Amino acid sequence: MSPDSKRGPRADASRNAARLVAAAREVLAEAGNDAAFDVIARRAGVGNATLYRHFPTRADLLVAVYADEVTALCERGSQLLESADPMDALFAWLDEFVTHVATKRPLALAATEGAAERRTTLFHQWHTAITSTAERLVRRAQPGLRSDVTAIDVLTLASGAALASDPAHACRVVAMLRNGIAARPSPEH
Amino acid sequence: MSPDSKRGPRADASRNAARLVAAAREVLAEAGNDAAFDVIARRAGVGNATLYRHFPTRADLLVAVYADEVTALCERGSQLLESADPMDALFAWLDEFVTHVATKRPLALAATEGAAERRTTLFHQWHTAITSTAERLVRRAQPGLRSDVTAIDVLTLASGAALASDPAHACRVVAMLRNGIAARPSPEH
DNA sequence: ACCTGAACACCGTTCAAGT
DNA sequence: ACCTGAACACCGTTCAAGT
Repeated sequence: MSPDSKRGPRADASRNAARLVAAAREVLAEAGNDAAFDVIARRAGVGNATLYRHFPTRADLLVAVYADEVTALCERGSQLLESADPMDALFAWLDEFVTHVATKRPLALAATEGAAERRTTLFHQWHTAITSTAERLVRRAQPGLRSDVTAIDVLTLASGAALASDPAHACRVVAMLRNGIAARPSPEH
Repeated sequence: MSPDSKRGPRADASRNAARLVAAAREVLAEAGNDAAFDVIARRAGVGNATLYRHFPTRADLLVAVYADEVTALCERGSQLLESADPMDALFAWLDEFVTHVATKRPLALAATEGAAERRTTLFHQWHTAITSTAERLVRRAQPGLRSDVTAIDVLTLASGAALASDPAHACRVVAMLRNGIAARPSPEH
C-alpha cells in the first residue's frame, strides 16, 4: 500500500551505505588500506554488523570507495579509443592503470589470490569494467601487436609490475613491454 | 671453564630451531602458507615465544623453510652461467624463478611491501642471494640486452607476473619479455 | 642463557535481541 | 526489514616466572 512497496528495496539504509563509504574513505586515508572494520563502522555511526551487511568482504568496501576513480579510469580509456595512434593509446592508458593499481594494492591482490567464492557481484563489476576497457584498447591496437597477445596478458604484466615495485619503476618497466608485445618491434628504443 | 664457554653461542637451542623449521614445513604444507604460529610451535613441541625468538617475523620462518630450494635455485643459476647461449640461460632461469615465486607468494610480497624495518638479516640473505644470481645472468647476457635494462627490472617483471597470475600464465608472459628487453628484437616470434 | 605458557590486545565474524 | 552491539573465536605479541 505504501508508495515504495515493491519498488523501494531500500529505505533509509542507502544512507547508511553512503555514510559507510564516506567513513571508509576517511579512515583508509588516515590509517592505511588495512584499517579495522570496527573503526570504520564507528566513524560512520552504525553498528559493525551493518557494515558486513552492505559489504560482505573487504574487497567490496574498497571497490565502493574507489568506484569514482575506477569509472574515471575507464572513461579515460574510452577517450583514448578516439586518439590517433592505437599503440600510444594503449600504453598511455596502461601508465594510468599502473598508478591506479599501485595505490589499491589490496584490491589488486584480492583479484589474484581471492578464490572464486569470495568474488561478489560488486567485485565482479569492478573487475569486468577494467578488463573490458583493456580489451577494447588491445583490440584496436591488435594490428600492431603479436597475434597471440591478449588483454589478460597485458593486464597481468602491468598489474604485476605495479604490485612488485613502486609506481615510478612500474611505469619504467611497462615501457619495456612495448617491444615485447609488438608485432614488429622497432630496432632501437 | 666449560668447553663451550665462548665458542658455543648455541647449546640445545639449535635443535629447537631445526625442529621449528621441520614443523613449519609440515604445517605450511598442510594448512597453507598463512598457518598460525601457535600451531607450528605446538607441533614442534616448544613454546610459542621460542618461535619468535628464533624467527622474529613470518618472513624469517619462510626463508628458513625454503632455504634449500633457494640455494638450489641459485646453484641452477650458476650452472646456467656455463651454458652456451647467455640469453637462453637467463630466460631458462627466469622460468624456474617464476615457479619458485608462485609457490612462495607471502615471501615475495614481504619483499615488496615490507618496510625497511622489518627486514632482518635472514631475510636480507635470501634477497641478495637471488638478486646477485640474477645480476650475474643479466651481466653475461648484457650484450644482447638493451643497455638500460637492469637485473632489478627483470626480476620485477618476472616476480610481478608470478604474483599476478598462475605459474603457467606467468611463464607464458615472461616469454613475451624477451623481445621487450632485447637490444635487437627478432622481427617475428 | 634459554625456555615456558599464560595473559593481553586486537580484529573479523556471528547472532540474539531490539525497532 | 533493518539495525544494534555484545559475544565468540582466533591469532600475533609480550612478559613474568621457571630451569
